[in-house]
Amino acid sequence: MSVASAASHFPARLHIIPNDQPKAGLLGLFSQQPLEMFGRGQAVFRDGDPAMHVFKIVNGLVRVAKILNDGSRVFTDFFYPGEILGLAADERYLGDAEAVGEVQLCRLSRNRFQQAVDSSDQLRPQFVNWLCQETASAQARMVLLARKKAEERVCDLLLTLARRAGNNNGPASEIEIPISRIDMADYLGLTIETVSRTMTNLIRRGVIQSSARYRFTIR
Amino acid sequence: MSVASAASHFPARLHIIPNDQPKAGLLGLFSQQPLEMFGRGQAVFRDGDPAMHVFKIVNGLVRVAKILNDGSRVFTDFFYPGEILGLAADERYLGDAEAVGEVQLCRLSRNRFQQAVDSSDQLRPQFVNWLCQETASAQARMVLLARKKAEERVCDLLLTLARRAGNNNGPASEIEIPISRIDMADYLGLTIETVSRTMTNLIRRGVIQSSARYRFTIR
DNA sequence: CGTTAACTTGAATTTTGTCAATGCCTGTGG
DNA sequence: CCACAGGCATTGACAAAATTCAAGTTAACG
Repeated sequence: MSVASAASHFPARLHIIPNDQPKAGLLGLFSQQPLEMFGRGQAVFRDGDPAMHVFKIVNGLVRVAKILNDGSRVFTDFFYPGEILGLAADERYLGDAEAVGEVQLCRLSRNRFQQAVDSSDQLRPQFVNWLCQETASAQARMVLLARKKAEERVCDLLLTLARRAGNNNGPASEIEIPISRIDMADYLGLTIETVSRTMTNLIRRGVIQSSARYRFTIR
Repeated sequence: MSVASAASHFPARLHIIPNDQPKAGLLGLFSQQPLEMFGRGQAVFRDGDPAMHVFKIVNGLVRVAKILNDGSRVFTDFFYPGEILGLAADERYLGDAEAVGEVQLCRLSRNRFQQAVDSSDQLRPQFVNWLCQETASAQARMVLLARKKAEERVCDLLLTLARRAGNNNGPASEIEIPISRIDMADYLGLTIETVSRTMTNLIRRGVIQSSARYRFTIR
């Protein structure tokens, strides 16, 4: 299987480029907000908390997870810089949001956010557009979880991260992947062992190279 | 494993009760629309089609699927009577929507729908609320696909359908399940054989009983 | 440096998928 | 009314994939 064929069947998120013009409107709402820092593993919000704020990710990576009864975890999504976290929450947040590494973000009260969106004919469609993109992303994950094999899942994740890292000129060749095996496993619906074996295999076959921990080159 | 423990960790959809008061507003928009009929397997819309309409399901069951390159299918969601289909589509529909059995629905142009939503302070939050429920439903499916075993998946589906069938007084004991094994498999991320074996097993163990094809009693 | 957490690797086991054969409704046309 | 075709479902034997359990390594950090 080629790496390319493992890529998602769905359009990549279109809002990962920092100065994405059509999205500037919504992101602009955060421009007066102070920057907040979150350390590795720190919670931005918890599953079921009253959804009081929305968050613009400025730097770093945030993961959103559902915890199951048996204690296992499923990541429902990752959020990248330039994206808005906490949108698809009506009364309460859906899942735990945690900083993967060091994260910088801006917070905006939901009231103010909704008010701004509701009163602007320009912002409203953008808001809907973001929600739809979250849905599209969720669908892509369902396909991945329902039908893809371990190797496809891992490649899919690597490519997604590479695409995001190579901000605007295509996938970067060498990328920083600050995600532990556990996180990858919980995102991909696999065990750490399976992820580890798959990575080893990809390296052995020369599909990817590992220069340092968390640093890879994709062919 | 008990059937109950296989139930979703997330709140059931709250909008499956026909006369759900808080939702009346949005559903009311369809009141002047003519009823359309769709036969078993007929497409309501196709993946990638321009999203010109939204649909209120009046009767029957609609499935939404993504088709993969290799031809296999993944159902991203089912839509029940009293629900609105096609909401989470910005420019184009996300997935193929098909009638499972005979389906009756009303159609409303997206323009009119958006206009009504945009201009009503009452409707707007309902609209957002529906979108968020779709997201919640998507998350529940991710958990199911990522971590649950075949038997849990099947029980989860049966309970969801039972809950929906027993309109307001709890799960019905005997329910009509008009869904083929193929559909179940594509919804659950399994093969027909695995679904079949699991069903046989549940019947053998007395967890469910089968009175006729597509008719079951759950203990 | 030594401790700890993260990662890798191997072997055995479980779960699910695949392939192939068969059975069972349902509806159609003789 | 019966025979039969075609789709769906079941079942079995086997293969493949992933999980589990159990050691080991490696790397990061105080």
